[in-house]
Amino acid sequence: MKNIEALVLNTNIKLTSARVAILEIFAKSTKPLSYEDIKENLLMDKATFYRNISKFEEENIVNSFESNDKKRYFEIKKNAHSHFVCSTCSKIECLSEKSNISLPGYKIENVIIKGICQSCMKEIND
Amino acid sequence: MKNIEALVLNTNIKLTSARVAILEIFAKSTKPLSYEDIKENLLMDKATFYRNISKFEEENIVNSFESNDKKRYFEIKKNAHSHFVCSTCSKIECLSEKSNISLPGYKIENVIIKGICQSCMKEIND
DNA sequence: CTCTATGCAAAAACTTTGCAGGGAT
DNA sequence: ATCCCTGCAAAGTTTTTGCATAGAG
Repeated sequence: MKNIEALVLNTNIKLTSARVAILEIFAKSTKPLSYEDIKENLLMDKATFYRNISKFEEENIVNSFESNDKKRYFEIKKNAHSHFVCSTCSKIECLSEKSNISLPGYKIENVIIKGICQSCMKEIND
Repeated sequence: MKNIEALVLNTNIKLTSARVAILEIFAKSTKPLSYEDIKENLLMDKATFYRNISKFEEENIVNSFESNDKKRYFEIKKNAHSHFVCSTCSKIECLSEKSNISLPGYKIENVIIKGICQSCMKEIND
């Protein structure tokens, strides 16, 4: 709870119970989550979820990206890392290795690598 | 036209006129395109476009990724390159610099870097 | 004749919006 | 009293599917 408060420091976000609930789920998770992933654990309407997660993004405490399953995945911005998205099974993996990409004048927020994951590669080669 | 035929060599793709039309547009383009980008130039129904572009993807001659404008962007697979997607203006830029990411056991098909592009950064700093 | 491709319309999937009611300050 | 948050329902957007027809070999 203390850490949830820390997240919204220096933002225009008022902590309602819906917002705390959302942020707690994401704070606990080790990987990006879609609305579908967590809807069973949320007592709020989907509109409330989407409105709040968008606000979190505007206030720069949450990141999002589209996977190839058409869903949007969200995560709290903490240590910068990359994501691997499997175009076969749609699984998302966080990659701790930092990419050395640097683009002067740009701000890099997220790196998504699309491809075929290890287990799907194995199946293909069998 | 010769190069269009070359694209479907060693695939199960029969060249219909709809397919030639789609491939010609993508062969000419220097950047990924969504259905919306090209629908005015297509004489076919959207179902035909989507069914065919999916077939191209299955046959590995086309790549796709989701931008943050909710649309899917397609391109013909040629020289491997990365894409920068601006989360502010949704513009897509192709980056010639290759990333040095390597993941043993994985197959990397595409790298998408999300962030804020140069021109949007400029506006922010004004 | 058979098999695949196409157009049209409808459906599907995910996300957003309008509006009215509720809570907090 | 005001302002923002929320739920519900409806709408919006992009992509996919069903079905009947058309076309190629």
